Amino acid sequence: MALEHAILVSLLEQPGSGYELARRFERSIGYFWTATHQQIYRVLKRMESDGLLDVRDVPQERRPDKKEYSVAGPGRTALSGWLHEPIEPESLRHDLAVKIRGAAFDDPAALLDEVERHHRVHSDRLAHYLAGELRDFTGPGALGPLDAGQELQHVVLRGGIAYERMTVAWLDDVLTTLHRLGAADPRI
Amino acid sequence: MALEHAILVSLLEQPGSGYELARRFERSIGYFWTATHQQIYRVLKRMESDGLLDVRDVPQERRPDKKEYSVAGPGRTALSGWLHEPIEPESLRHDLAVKIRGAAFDDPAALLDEVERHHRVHSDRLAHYLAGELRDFTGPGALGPLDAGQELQHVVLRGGIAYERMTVAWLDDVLTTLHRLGAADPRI
DNA sequence: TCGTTCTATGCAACTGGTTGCATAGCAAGT
DNA sequence: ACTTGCTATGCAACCAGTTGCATAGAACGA
Repeated sequence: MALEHAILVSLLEQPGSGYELARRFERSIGYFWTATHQQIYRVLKRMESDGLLDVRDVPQERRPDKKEYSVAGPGRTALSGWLHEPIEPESLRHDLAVKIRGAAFDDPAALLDEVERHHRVHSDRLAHYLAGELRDFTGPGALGPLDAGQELQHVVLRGGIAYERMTVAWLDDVLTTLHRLGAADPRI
Repeated sequence: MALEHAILVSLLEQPGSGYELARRFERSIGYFWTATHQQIYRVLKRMESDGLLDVRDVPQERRPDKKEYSVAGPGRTALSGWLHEPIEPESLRHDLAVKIRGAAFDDPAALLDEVERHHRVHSDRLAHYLAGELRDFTGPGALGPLDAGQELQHVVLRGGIAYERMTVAWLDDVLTTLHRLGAADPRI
């Protein structure tokens, strides 16, 4: 279960509450792992009772109190153990590809709107990643010489950028193909 | 649940048994959707009892009998309905990226073997996809003018190729980064 | 004849993750 | 006063998918 490990990494980078983790999973960590707040709260509770995490009640002004989690010794050990285990290279699960092949048995042109919508989402993500890279790594106000952790964060971000760039280019290809099929189809 | 829809598409392209579907999910369809045989058998059974599929007992010589499934009318309707519904652009779940960020809290160089292994797997997949493209679409013995279904299969395959190419290039980047960090680290 | 491999199907138990709902403090606007 | 919105946490029910195991016919080689 990689969610545990993603949480360990995130809490090592910066301790925080379940709520804060959920927001990180919509941002940086979430670029390559997603989780809902319910799932996060449940896993945090289990990890704490397994001794992987420490909790601390933090009273706050102007907002409800929170529980701040941080990684305990056994949590670090567990992460280290996982890092040394091999994992399976993951396989894609790409709904849109299923749809595109399915369109052969329906009207291909009906997919145009859907593909354009996905194109916009991925273009936006790409722009967002590039802005983050500029801010943190390559821009004028960016960090100076990077430590290992920052280098690794950057190479992961470059992976996200490469993925979104590739996806946008492929969706262009899909759109061209759909238009070509539509032009050849007198129904359109 | 996209497994149902992936099965509908696959059975429309070619009727077959659960066993045959499981093998297709290791090949063409499996490039962008995976499923185990247990999951496939269970879903087939449900889809059949829901009236989406027809079954036919096929006695075979030299091997056990099989049940051949094909798409029934309501199955086609269900697929068509799904094709016209919008779906969420999917987000990545990339264990290796979690590991790479986690390596900052362990020994980055220890990841080299793992990353190289993933690199080999993705290079192999790329070669496999390219061979399939040459055989079916771009080579001398390939199909002549393509119909819409074949065009769509090709554009999905091009997506797989683009994904694997991008991944291999990114893993090169990761390896370079890990080597750089290792060289700067007196432990190595 | 015995083990292995391939085709072919399936059950049971479990895990991970989603969805829907609920609660509560506090701030800011209308 | 009322609503909206953000922070913050959680339960319960459900669903999808994995893992481990089991069965069985047939081919094939040692």
